[in-house]
Amino acid sequence: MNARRRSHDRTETIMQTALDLALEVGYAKLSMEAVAARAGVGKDTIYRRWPSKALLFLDAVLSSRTQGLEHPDTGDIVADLRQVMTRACDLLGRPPWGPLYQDLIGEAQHNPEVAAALNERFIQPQAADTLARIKAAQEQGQLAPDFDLDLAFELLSGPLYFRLLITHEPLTPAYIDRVLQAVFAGMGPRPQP
Amino acid sequence: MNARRRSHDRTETIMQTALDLALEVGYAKLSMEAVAARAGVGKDTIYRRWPSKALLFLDAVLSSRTQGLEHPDTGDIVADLRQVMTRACDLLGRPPWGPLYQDLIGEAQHNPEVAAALNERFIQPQAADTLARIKAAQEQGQLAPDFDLDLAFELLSGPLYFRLLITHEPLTPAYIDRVLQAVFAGMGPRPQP
DNA sequence: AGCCATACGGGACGCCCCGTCCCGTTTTCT
DNA sequence: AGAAAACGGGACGGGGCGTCCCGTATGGCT
Repeated sequence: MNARRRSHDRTETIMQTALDLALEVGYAKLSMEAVAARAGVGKDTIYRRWPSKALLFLDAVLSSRTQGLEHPDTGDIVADLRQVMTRACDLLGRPPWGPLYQDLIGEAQHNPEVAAALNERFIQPQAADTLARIKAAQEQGQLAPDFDLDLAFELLSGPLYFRLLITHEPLTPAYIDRVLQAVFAGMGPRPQP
Repeated sequence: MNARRRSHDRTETIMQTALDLALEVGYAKLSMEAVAARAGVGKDTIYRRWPSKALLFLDAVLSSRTQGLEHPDTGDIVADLRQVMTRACDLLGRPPWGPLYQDLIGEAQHNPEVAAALNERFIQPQAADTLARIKAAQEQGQLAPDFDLDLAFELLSGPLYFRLLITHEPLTPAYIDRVLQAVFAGMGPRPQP
């Protein structure tokens, strides 16, 4: 009974220590030895819980509050999306957690287990939530019936991830507004009449 | 005189060997020892040319034909963009070079030198070329005067990179068409009259 | 309360590989 | 032909992942 408690405590301690160290030195220089030492724990105790350094890191980053990113429904679809996108960028797009999220995605590029877990535990739920909110807006008549719902999430997220991962430009509220404006107010051709 | 030639030959050989090995075992398992051995070269000879494994890999991937991605100008902006996007996806979005490009971007997440070089040598030129083509279309009256030119490249590329790096879904011509359709035909709200 | 299984901390170990150094040799330029 | 540079090969230091082992302690079971 209390065993579970103790075990859970140690699991928490290890994840928190890994997160602390990652924030200090980055994922690339994060070592299991250092985590074990600072957590006051044997390496076996870590490897009994996670099969690799990468998956420990994933757990540490994701379980560190990726909550609070659910969409509200105020009736204004653009305002609701802006709020969630802003929160997401504040959380994952800049220090302290931004670099860790970048490293996590970097690791996912050559580690299928990390890629799958990241998708399953964060990306997919987020996409589903966005999709549901947009669908509601469409049913309320705020969007055209032929609005490409499945594409919307990618059109909104893609540019943000592009800046985060490729050009490494800052994710400002102004940029979020430009993306929203483009997707929802249209960038279509308007040949002057 | 012939020294340059010989030196250049060896540089070519090393890059090609690195590329071959990377295609066989992936960047994560690529070792400088293996490159040196297969190329019949001492490790010093490699490190005399590149300061690190990561930058050798970047050179190997980028110099391996990232050409042929310039925009034509047939007068039809959407068709021209579709052609370039299709070629880019065929080249960088699937085997054999897709995984290497993914690894390169992954490495860039925790290696500022790689990130900077990737931007300078590939992303920025590509963006500039796209921007120029779109600007020409605007001046020809195919696009509205207030079309957000700077954003366009990111709106078009972002979703493709999102699929490549995050969800790892295939980059099909159909998807490219959906993105083009959304950006240029507009996804804006059309409350029924 | 006492016992046993399990988890534990700590440390040693094998393995791999990056990047540097060195040496004897070949190649190139003068 | 002779000096200077580049070269191949191999040894080396350093670091870290993941495994193994051992003596200990902690908690569940009777």
